[in-house]
Order: sequence, then structure tokens, then C-alpha cells
Amino acid sequence: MAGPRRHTLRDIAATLNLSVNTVSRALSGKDGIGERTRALVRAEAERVGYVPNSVARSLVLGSAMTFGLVITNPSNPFYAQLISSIELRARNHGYSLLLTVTGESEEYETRAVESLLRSSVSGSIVVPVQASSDPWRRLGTVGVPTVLLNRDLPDLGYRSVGTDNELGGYRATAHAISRGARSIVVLEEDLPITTIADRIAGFRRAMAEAGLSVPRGSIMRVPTRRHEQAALPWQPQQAYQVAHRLLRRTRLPDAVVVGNDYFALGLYRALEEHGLKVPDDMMVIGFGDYPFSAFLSPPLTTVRLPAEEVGDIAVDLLLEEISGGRSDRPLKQLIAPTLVERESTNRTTFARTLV
Amino acid sequence: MAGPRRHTLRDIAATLNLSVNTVSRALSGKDGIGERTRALVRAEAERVGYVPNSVARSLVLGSAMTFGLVITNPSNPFYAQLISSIELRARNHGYSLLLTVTGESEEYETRAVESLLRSSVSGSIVVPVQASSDPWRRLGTVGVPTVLLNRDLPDLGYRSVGTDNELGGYRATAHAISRGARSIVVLEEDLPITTIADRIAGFRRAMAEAGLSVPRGSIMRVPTRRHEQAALPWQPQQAYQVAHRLLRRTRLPDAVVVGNDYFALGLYRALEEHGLKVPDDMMVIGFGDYPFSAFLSPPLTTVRLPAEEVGDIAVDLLLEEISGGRSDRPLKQLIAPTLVERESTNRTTFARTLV
DNA sequence: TCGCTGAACATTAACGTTAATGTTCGGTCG
DNA sequence: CGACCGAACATTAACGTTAATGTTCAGCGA
Repeated sequence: MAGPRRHTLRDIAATLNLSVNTVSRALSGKDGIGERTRALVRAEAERVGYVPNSVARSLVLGSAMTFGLVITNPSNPFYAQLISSIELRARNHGYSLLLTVTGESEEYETRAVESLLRSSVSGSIVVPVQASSDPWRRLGTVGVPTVLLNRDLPDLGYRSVGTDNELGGYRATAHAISRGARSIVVLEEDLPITTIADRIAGFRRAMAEAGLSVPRGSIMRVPTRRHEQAALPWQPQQAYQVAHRLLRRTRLPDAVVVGNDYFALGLYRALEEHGLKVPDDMMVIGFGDYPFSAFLSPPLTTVRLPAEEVGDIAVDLLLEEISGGRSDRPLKQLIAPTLVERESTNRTTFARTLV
Repeated sequence: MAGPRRHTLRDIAATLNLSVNTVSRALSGKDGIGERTRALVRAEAERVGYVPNSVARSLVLGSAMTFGLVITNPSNPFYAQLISSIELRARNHGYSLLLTVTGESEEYETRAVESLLRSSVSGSIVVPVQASSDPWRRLGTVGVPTVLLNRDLPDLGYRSVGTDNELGGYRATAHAISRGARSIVVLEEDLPITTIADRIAGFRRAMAEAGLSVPRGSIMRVPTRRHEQAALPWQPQQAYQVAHRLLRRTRLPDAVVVGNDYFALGLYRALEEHGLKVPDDMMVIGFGDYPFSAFLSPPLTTVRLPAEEVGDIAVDLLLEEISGGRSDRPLKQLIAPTLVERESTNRTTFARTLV
């Protein structure tokens, strides 16, 4: 497949007896070029199939017209959607996307920063692993505009977009309460990220407002796997095991609020094996509204994150940061998630909880 | 966030009173540099936080150490896994990943080729939209090594990796037959790609071998959406509607083989609404073994595609093509998918079909 | 002691593009 | 009619790196 050498501006200039600069200006539509010459150049470029070398272009312009996108795990449907929407909008603005997958690994994250710096990306959109903000501080030091996605690192002062997880946790919990739940358990991943802490805070606020207590054991943690296994369906599996521990309790909660819809899958399975029905024996509220969630049996009530909106805003924030223009838009944006009510909280009998 | 100018080799050379070339050689570990000087250079580079500019490096070396990855839809769990595994292996070989999402659009595909050429990628891994092979022919003409992923374009003669879809279709169908199915319907997307044609061919082969007829209406098509909607859960929804058409028939099939596990979701829902049980009233065989499939009710029997293996092979093929070395490995590789037997084909009664 | 050798560095060129500055020359205006 | 202007092009420099080629000079053998 080793083809012929690529044609350059110099080749075209040589065959037309013009200077390289004239050819460059002719093709890029700058003025100071005669119409006749411009047409000639364009025709010749077309004829030889000239493609500008954007590496050389990047070098002289100092910008690679490339965004670095650092994502933890594309197999998370939310991130998959983010990738799509960010890629689309970035491309519409003339930027390419350099993708890095960290798999929640701090080591890969550190390497990703190095790689972004080397590549002279024009900016980067990043889901930090978030154990430490140090790796990302370097980007700011060297002047690479950076937008934090879905997880913030407040001490860096970077722009960020994300979901209002506190509100999401609140709405999920409040909804369960409105449907008659009095004792509620939360199933969350055991990552040290604000995302999860915020959701739990929202849960506690809703419980407090309803005057409900949050006894020990109300927050259950699902172990995380990292690196290579990131793509495997470990999340439902792990949640399934944790759910079994929950279901062995003597007093079962009226509802379980889970950290993502994969957990709901594992929970559904465990409940089925215990002969328990959703929602009558236990209500389930998911998080994420994954593509399958509306089609589960019963369809899952869940908190929807507007991935497309978040992705678009991420790109817009980055473009603003690059252009240096201040905007009326706040530096930190929290998008309010919406609750999608489906059958998994549509309780018809209140046997145990309400007398 | 506009930081200080990046340090270059020249800066280091100036402060140490050395030539740029010496600094370059010292840092890249080439010989002809005194140990004392090398240590000095390294220390200074460390001190100022020197990061090599890989754009300049790419320009002089003629290679950007970057792979272009062109994917139709990251929200397809199979492609999501491919992205992860390809990114990991590419990075382990020192390559970055330039991601493009086509959303099954020929227009975006054509633009993607242009973008790859501009970026001087070292090679590309591509899931073609596959209406035409023309866009990709250009890559070969200009000498960009290209590996086709999951869908082949045989007339191009490029290396390719993919699933043996014929075998997958065959195994799914043969399995259903072995479980007592005599009349089987196939639900496939209406894309004009060989992937799907191959699966249907496998289906027909299995039916023929069992001496079963394939009456009209045995192959049902699920409409495709493109572009922006690629990320939305349209697949289960569309399959749900097609399934309703199927279930209105007077004579229902014993089993339905679907083109991907999302379709199984829609089918499950339709069946439930019609009061039909899986597998006793109808068996369902999926394709893809998506993360949720083992946790459906009942768990879905499905054909598993080894995404990680396919991704690794894609990178290996590309590396071979780049190094120009012939290998013992065949240019076209078809990985055999495996059938994962679960409850959706575990029929215990054969009420209607077998007397 | 002289010339040769090779280690250690310097200098120059090159990658392909864009930006800044020169040059030419036909036309125009005073 | 000559100076001037500006259109149309050419020339030069620059981006930051690597590769090819020069230069210096200490050490060595004859």
C-alpha cells in the first residue's frame, strides 16, 4: 500500500512556474492573486489531488486544530453518547478529536496529560479520574485550555460542565418517597469522585426534608474494576452480588436508588431470584437512562442525563476558553437532570410500608 | 489559562551554551554525547519542564505516530469495546488515536477520509459505511495503510478483521433448531452491508441443512436511523414496532434470530405485551452479547463477538502493514463468534410446534 | 614531532506550510 | 512626463524538530 509521494505546494508551484507562496495564497483564498492564476492553481491542485499537510500547517500556526478528549470508559453509554456529540460539534468547528481512554486509572491519566502536551492540542475535554488534580494542573500551567467534563476539580479553576448530581439524587429519592417509600437504600460505585458524593448528598437532603431517617447500611458500595476490564459488563455483575447481600436483610427497603442503570440490571436479577416483584415488593430508581432501560421488565424509572447537551456545552466552553473571550455563560455549568417515570416505581399496593 | 510560552530545544541549548542538535541527541539518547553534557541537558530539561513538540517531530519524520479510527457509532456496545481495546493497544505501541464518528453517513465518511489525509495519520482503522468503497480507495492511492474493521470492502484488497457473520448466523439458527424450532424468523437492520447479508446466508444454510423451508416473510427488516440520532436508543424502539407486525401474524415462529441485542430488547417488550413467554412461546437469539444481555429476564441467548480480540488484531494488522513486513497472518481475518446459551432458548415445553 | 583518528560537539539543511517583506511593472495623476 | 501607487507576484524567514555533514582538538602511534 506504499503509494506515491504526496504532492506538496512546491510541486504545484514548480509545474506552474509560480512561487510556493503564491500557490498557498491562491488555494487558501487570500487576496493579492490574479483571478487567472488562482484558477490555474486550483485546477492543478485538483488534477494532482493535492491535500494540504496539516502537520506543517499546525507547526507554523502553533495550533493543531485538535481537541484532546480524555474519557474513562466508552462502554458507559453516557460517555459513548458524549463521545458522539463532542466529536460532531468539534468537527463542525474544524477540530479533530484525539481520544484517550483512562479506564479510571491514575497512571494512564498521567500519561494522557503528557501525550496531550506533546501533541500540541488546541484544548482538551477531560473526565478526570479525580483522585488528584495534579496531572491536569500541568495543562493549565503550559497554557492548554481545558474543560472538565462530568466531574469537577474545583481547585483548578477550569471551566466545567456536568450534571447536577445532587439534584439528581434528590429527585430520584423524592420521587420514591412520593410513591410511598419510607426506607430507601442507595447503591453506588465506590469511586472517590464528587459525582457520587453529590448524589448521596441529594439523597440525604430528600430524606431529611421528608423527615425520614438514614440508618447505617443505607448506602451500599459496589466495588469498581479498572483498566482493561473497563469494557466488560462487570457493573451489573458486581451490583448483583451486592444486591444479594441487601436482600438477605430481615427488613428490606421500600426502594433502592442506584448509581447507574447497570446496577439496576443486577438488582433486577437478584430480586427475581428472591421472588420479589418490582415495584410492588421494591421500587427501583436508576441513573442514566441507558438505551435498554425503557425496555426492561418492568421499564426502569431513572434519572436522565442530557448527554448531548453536556457534550455540546463542553465544546462551547472550550471554544470560548480558546478564543479567550469572556462570555455571559458561567464558568461552571451544572445541567439539571430529569426524572423519567416508568413502571419500576409505579407501585399499586403498599403492603408492607404503609398500613 | 494562556500560560507562558513552551520551552523548546533552542531554549535549553541557549541556557547551556550548546547547539540545538546536541540537546536533541542528548535527550533522545543518541550517542556522540559526553556523559557529563547529557546529564546537564537532562537536568535542565527536567527543570524547565520541557515537553517535545511532536508536531515538529512529525513533520520532519513524516509520520505523526497517529492512527485514524473511523467508527460508525460508539453507542453500539460492540464498537465501544472496540474503541477501548484499539486505543489501549495503539497507545502501547506509541500511537495516538484520532477518532471520527460517521453515524452511517456517507457524507461524513467522505469528509473523514479528507481529514485523515490532512492529518498525515500513520494508518487508519475503519468501519466503512460500505455503500461504496470509493472514499477509502483514496487512502490506498496516497499510501495510507488502512485496515477495515468488521465490514470488508473486498475490491480494495486492504487487510481486514471481522466476525465470521455467516458462521454466527448459522450457529444462532442451528441452535434454535436444536432446541426444537422449526419455523424461524430473522430480524435484521436494513443496512446494505455484507455483515448482515452474511448472517442471513448463515441462517439460510442452517435452515437448508435441517431441511426446513424459509417462506416469504422470514426475513424482517428494521429501519435504520442515521447521523445525529445514532446515539439514541432508536434500535430497540424500531425493533419493537417491527415485532408488533410480526406478532399480528396468525402463525407465529418458534424462534426469532435478531441482528443485535438491542433488537431483542424491543422484541421482549412486544412479546410481553402480547402475553407471550420467552422461551416457551417463542425463543429469542440475540447477536452481540451486550453488557445487559445476561441480565435480561429471561437472560438472552446470544452470539458473542470477541471485540477485544478483533480490536487487537486490527491494530496488529495495521502495524504489519506499516512496517511493510509480510507475515504468516492472512490479510483477511474472520474471527469465529461463539454462542452463549442462556434461558431465552431453554425451552421446556414444545406446545405448538412439536406435537 | 607529525599526522591520523575519533570523540564531542557545531553547523547546515530539511520537513511543508504561512507570514512578512521585496520586487516588478503597468497605469494614473498632477 | 515623471513620480507614485498598487496589483501581482517573488523572496525570505519562521515554526521545532531530526539527519547529514563539518569542525575542533586531545591522544596516540610511528
